[in-house]
Amino acid sequence: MRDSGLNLGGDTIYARVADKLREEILAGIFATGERLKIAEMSERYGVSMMPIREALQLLQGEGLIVLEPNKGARVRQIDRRFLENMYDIRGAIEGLLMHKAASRVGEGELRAAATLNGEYEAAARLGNWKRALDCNKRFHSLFFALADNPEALAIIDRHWGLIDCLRRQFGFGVDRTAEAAGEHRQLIKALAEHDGEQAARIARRHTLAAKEDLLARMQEPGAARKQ
Amino acid sequence: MRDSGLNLGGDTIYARVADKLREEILAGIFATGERLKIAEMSERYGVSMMPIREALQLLQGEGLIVLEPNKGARVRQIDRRFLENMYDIRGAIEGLLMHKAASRVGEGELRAAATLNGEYEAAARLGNWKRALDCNKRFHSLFFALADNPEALAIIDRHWGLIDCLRRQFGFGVDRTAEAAGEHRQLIKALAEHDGEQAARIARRHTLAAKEDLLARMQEPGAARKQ
DNA sequence: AAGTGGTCTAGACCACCTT
DNA sequence: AGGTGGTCTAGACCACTTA
Repeated sequence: MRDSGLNLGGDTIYARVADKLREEILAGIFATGERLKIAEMSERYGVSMMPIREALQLLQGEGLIVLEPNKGARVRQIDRRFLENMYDIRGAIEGLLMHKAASRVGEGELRAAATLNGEYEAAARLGNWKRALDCNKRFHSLFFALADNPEALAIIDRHWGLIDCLRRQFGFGVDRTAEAAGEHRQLIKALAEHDGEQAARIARRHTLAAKEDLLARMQEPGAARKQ
Repeated sequence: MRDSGLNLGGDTIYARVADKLREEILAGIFATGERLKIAEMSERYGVSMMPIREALQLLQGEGLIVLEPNKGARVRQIDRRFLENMYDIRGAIEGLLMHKAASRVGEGELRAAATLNGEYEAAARLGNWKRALDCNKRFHSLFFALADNPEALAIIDRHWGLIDCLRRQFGFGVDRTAEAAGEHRQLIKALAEHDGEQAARIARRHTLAAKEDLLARMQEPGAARKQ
């Protein structure tokens, strides 16, 4: 069994398989609830079965598939409820992180955040989503780092990749990005005042609004994919 | 390579290896930061290397070990900060779940919860920790089920096992259990009034108090294990 | 430059489901 | 009983580290 285009660019084979599979699942190539057969995928990707299994376990951790012992893997249904659950979790964790960040934030971070938020707004206005998503992530990461909770960060990271992938498919409205930038400014203000409760509240609301926006866009008639 | 006492009682080999390893790590058999060598454990448990790897990945999901590609596994340091992080995450997620539960709770759950809380208090007063922990879990699970968010539940479950394990080592003070029962009553009240914000706040505070109690007990001179 | 140890392969084994 | 497909084994391969 020789190479198949999957061999370059990643760290380990199972990580690359996981990346590819995640992309394909979110792109809707597999029907929800569809059984993912290891032998089949082993041939499809040109690797043996063990790396496939490890990739599947990774994706199970992300919530994308369901794995039952001796039964195999099924694609988790990516429906409205699933996305709501993901966003709700993200909101709760972001609230926690921002709460923690409030008591540790300094001038440097606040200034950097303000700059990033400006770049975010500009990129979004120009329709440069890739750059906007990147600025947004860096904005949030600035404060996440302060919370010093790698376990929580791992949860956020897992969900972030998934949601980024969907955002890239559906985009977001310019009005929503303007709104988001405003929420970012509120967040900066609360953090500057070291008001953890308020920062957490804003972060939760911010996530909630993002959730509503994505759901609305996915339900639009011309959406890239039926929910 | 023949059997080694690990063969009976579980579902798959890697699940059994994970159970055993988790127990041993929390019991302090491995030094924190210690490198876990796959070949060594393969011999130790009498199974080949792949199931060991899968068990390690499982434990990584639980936050107990750190796994680096091509570098192997290390035991995560079970120190004060680690526990704080775990409890903080749990608090955030429980807050979310209780918030959701508040809008869906009915008479039946409220009554059942009050009963369970009574049993919890009684068991704790008698020093029957195993039973107390069980009642406590069932109390919380009653409301968690209402939130209808299996992804969040999975996070809670992962952490619960870990914390239960530590609680079993260190116990908790009778005064803390009385306090906890009181917090449970506050929670029931908030839920009965369908006040999601308040329920979330109480849940977060409840988790915070539990965290403080465990940390205090672990720091006592006669604690079962040095932190 | 060799050694250590993590990762991957091929195929055997075995659980579960269908006939 | 036979088939399908998930799980495990033994060992080759290869990345990373020591000297």
